[in-house]
Amino acid sequence: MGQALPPWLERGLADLFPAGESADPDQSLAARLQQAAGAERPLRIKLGIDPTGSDIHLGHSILFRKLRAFQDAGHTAVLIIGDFTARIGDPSGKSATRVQLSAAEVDANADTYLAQLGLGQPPERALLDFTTPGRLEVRRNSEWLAGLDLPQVIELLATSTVGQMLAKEEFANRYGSGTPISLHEFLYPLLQGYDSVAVASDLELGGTDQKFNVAMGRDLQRHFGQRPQFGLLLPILPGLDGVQKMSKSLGNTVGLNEGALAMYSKLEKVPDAVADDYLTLLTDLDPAHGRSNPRERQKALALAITASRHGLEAASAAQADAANLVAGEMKAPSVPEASLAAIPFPAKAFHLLSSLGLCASSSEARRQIQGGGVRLDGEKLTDLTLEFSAASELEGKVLQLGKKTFVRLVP
RNA sequence: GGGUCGGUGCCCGAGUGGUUAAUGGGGGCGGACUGUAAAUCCGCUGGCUCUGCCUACGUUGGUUCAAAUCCAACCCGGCCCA
Repeated sequence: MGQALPPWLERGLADLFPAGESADPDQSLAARLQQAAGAERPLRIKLGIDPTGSDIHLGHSILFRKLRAFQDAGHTAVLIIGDFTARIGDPSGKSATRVQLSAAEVDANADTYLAQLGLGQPPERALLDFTTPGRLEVRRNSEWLAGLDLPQVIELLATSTVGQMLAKEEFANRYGSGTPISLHEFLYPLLQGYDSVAVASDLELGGTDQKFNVAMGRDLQRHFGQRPQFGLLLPILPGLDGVQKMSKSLGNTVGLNEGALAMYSKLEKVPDAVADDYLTLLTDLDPAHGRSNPRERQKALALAITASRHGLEAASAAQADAANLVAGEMKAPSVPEASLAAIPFPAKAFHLLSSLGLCASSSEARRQIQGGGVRLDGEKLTDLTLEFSAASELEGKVLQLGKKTFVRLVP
């Protein structure tokens, strides 16, 4: 008897397995949910993150949104900080062996992750529910992985074959193309799977690229005599380029830490083709919202996403500022200020640009000037040898690089 | 362990002794255009308060007037054999 899944759960789903329609709570998630409700035992929803970088971006946040939805439905989120596995590196989606991180780096990253997820922030801005008792468990997988001894590691390795490992798309591609695969990388899916055993997970969330690893969790749970978890996979969010997945290394991300203006102005430009995905996965709006007017649609989704992070007021202000910036106005109140205090005068114009951090190097700054990309109070700078003799010449003026970068010069 | 091929700028990839930061592509950044964007076209793409001076072709040393290009050792990787 196929009970329906609740809409909050189905929204944006890419894959769910097993996807049985029966009344068997091991095969049908709907049945499992019902059983849990009857027994008043919340399900344990596992989500693992590897603290390999310092910033969480919107691509990650779709998983946290779903995890939050489970929390709000009364279930227990088990957030696993992969402090141990991060040091191996997840081969998923990687075309090369990942650099191994030090324990200290991993710790620092883990802390910033939790902060970005809303630890210590007002609950309405927090991505996860950190406050309601029983709704969140944060675990580090070094708790159980760091203490494994060799016989245990061998037991894990013995559950899988080289053929099975090579069935994983990423491994297969790398093997086929002659890209090196280190043996320790085979350990990664096993350890992630063992995490499921360690926390007795009922359901694991992940991106579609996690299918192999989530399935491995089921195998290992079965091996250790546990009830296998469900796997619930969400799509990989396309990045701002609309083609490749959102990934920091591709530079097509929006970070959760970004300011309202930066966030809004990136999002209002997402390609029309991915607007559906963004609306479905990152907002609570109807995905059909504003479909007749693509431009309005972009603005609506940019506003909604920015507001979920910064509040509606800040998001609206960002929207107004963004409009001003594009119109070539630089009167927007949120133009950041840059102090001239540290600049030794006399200063050449290009030196100013690099010292203020607008350009990565003074050579780049000269090129930008040559290319006509630099304006002072709206007036294009063209003279490479232009030199300012004192800070007072510049105070209060607005320095502009390209269309998007503005800085107001202050003493 | 043996054999063999290879390691070039953000990435891919030319270049095998002699102007030149080093062809080309991708990406990125600027300019024009546009409903933002994309596409297209144009310019730039090692650093330096720069008409010049530095640093660069896995690492270290060597040969040479001169090396990314030759030699040696070492490190890393692919393939074949064991």
